[in-house]
Amino acid sequence: MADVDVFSALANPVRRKLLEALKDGPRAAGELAGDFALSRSAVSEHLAVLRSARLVREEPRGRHRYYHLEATPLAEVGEWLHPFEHYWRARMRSLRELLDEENS
Amino acid sequence: MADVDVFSALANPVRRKLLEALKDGPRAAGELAGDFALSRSAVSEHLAVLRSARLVREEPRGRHRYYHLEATPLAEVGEWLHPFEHYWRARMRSLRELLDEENS
DNA sequence: ACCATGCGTCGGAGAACTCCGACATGTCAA
DNA sequence: TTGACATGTCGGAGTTCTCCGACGCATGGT
Repeated sequence: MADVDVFSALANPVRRKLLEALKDGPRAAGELAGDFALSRSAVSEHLAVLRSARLVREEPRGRHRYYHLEATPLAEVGEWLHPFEHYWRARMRSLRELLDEENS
Repeated sequence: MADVDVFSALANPVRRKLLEALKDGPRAAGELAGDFALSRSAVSEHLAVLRSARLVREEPRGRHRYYHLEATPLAEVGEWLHPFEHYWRARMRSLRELLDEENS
């Protein structure tokens, strides 16, 4: 599969959930598939996308295949996001001030 | 247009560039379109996606339409990302340590 | 050696995305 | 009022996404 960029990989909610599920440690592919109302092959394809975005690593072990989270590429998203953080924080601050006024 | 979630809105590089271009202040639609090797209508459709994700606001002014950045929905991305930050920072730390060893 | 299990991949269907040129609408300027 | 300009929207073409069932290939157990 051609390389997938991180942003596209995160665009799908199933893939985001997969990454969340891997935060607590590696899990086998079939076990992960059990969490979704999807066919096993669909989940396998989502894992392939995450693999090609280097967001997970696979470790074959016996007849299972354990997937590990590889969070490093997420740093790119964090870096893209960072210059915007100031804007939404300012927004929230003024919203909070507005609410404080009303409640006083 | 049906509501678009923030992650999907960010999946497209043109839309990310549009948001970046709006950081320094509002710009007119046609002016924004000039930055891309794309037809005007394509850019207009990307702006519509950003609108339906509430990432931009339009202000009609004369025969121009100024687009403003509305960064608030990006906070959702930041919040999703935050629990992962620890992982990639740990990764980078150990990478740095490895390089320090080699250079000493 | 055999068979069940775990999993990736393939072929195909349907939906969604991306782009374009053409058209419609509203605004300013003469 | 007329014409030029700024912009959104529509119809359609080509591409990509998402999903499924079927199949193939290892591995591990009997």
